[in-house]
Amino acid sequence: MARPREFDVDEAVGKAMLVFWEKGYDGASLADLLAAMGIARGSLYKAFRDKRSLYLSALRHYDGTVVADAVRLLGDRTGGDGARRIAALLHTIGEAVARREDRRGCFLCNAAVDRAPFDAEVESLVTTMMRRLDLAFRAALDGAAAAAAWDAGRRDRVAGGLTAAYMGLRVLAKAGRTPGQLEETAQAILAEAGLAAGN
Amino acid sequence: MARPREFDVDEAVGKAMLVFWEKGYDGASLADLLAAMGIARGSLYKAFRDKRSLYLSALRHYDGTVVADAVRLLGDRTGGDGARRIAALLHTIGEAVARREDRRGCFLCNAAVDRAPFDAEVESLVTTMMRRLDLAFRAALDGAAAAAAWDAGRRDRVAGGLTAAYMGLRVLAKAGRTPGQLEETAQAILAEAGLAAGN
DNA sequence: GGCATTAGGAACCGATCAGTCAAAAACACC
DNA sequence: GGTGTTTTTGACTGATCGGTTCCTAATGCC
Repeated sequence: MARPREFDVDEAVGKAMLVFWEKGYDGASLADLLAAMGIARGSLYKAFRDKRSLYLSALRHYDGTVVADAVRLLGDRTGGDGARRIAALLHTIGEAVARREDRRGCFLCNAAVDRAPFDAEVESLVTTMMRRLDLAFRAALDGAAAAAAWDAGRRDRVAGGLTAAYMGLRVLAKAGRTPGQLEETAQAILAEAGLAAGN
Repeated sequence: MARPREFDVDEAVGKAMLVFWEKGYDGASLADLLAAMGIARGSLYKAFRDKRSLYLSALRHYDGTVVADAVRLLGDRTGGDGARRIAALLHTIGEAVARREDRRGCFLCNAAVDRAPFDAEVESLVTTMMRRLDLAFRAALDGAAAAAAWDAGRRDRVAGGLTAAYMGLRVLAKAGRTPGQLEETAQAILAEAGLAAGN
């Protein structure tokens, strides 16, 4: 009936996500995005409405890949005790810095800081994604021996504190903290939460 | 000997700081800055070298005012026990949201996320300022009854965890968390750190 | 092979960007 | 009051921004 699209939309969104992730919304120019996506201007505006819509798609893509992986890691009972799974997630932050991915940080965190205040839809998406992370921490606590005796309220509160600490660590990572310092702080957070290295 | 400058440089930097704080580096156009500062284009380029230099001045101004106030709050022994001073600082985050200043968040945190990765001088400044905050938390712990029995290492680690949690709370504030939720999470963090509401 | 429909691509658009410059204006000194 | 020095001002510059337009290419259906 009509000419078929020559590129894979989801793949293109993935490429765009990396650009927005690294450079931010304003910092990512159409030229940057098109070069990374390997398509022409007209194709982008045909497939996505405009830059903002593409950004929202990229954010949802992050939710469906990176955030989903983190949630899966926290909820995966084959990964050992819940406390150990939480420690594993915090550990990935320092590792990302060591692997020189520190410049990007966390796309969700970046979006919260630089777009959410100006775009209600971004704010709504960010809120939802953070809530998902919150619930994943909560689920991990439900599978943690150290938290077995805690009541539901305490688990909720600690999960909230862990979400805050996680975001904070990602900010500190961007601020030049070394992997070693990040790891140390992560351990301190776990210890404070009563989840210390019980592996 | 020559025509005197008609505006106060420090005051102008203060106005510029508010614009950068609210809109970010890219989001703050020269037009925005000039309107807020009440000066003309040429005057800005005469007094400051360029936009980036003005941004760095604004960041230093933030250090000298807002960060200095927070450090003073944490170190002020007339503010009660150290734990209480820490609680007071965390409490200001939710209060800022309640006062509708939530859109701005924390300039230091914003700078870490959106400029530090691309500007070594910004990164250096941000690192220094965060280190100052870290030390202030540490000093507050030194004046906290609950931490009296802790060794130096533990105080350092808990201070690091508090800095991370503080940054995380400021990110969550931008992500749409309500003042009540922020307050609850702040309490959870204090409880986890063993500094619970001992006022 | 024609036809309808959609993708692709490049030229183009006005707006806005950060930054420059030259002339006018305001002071200190003599 | 003249002179030298610095600030002020707004017009101007070239580059880049996101977005549009229009023509061509590629397909399915008849």
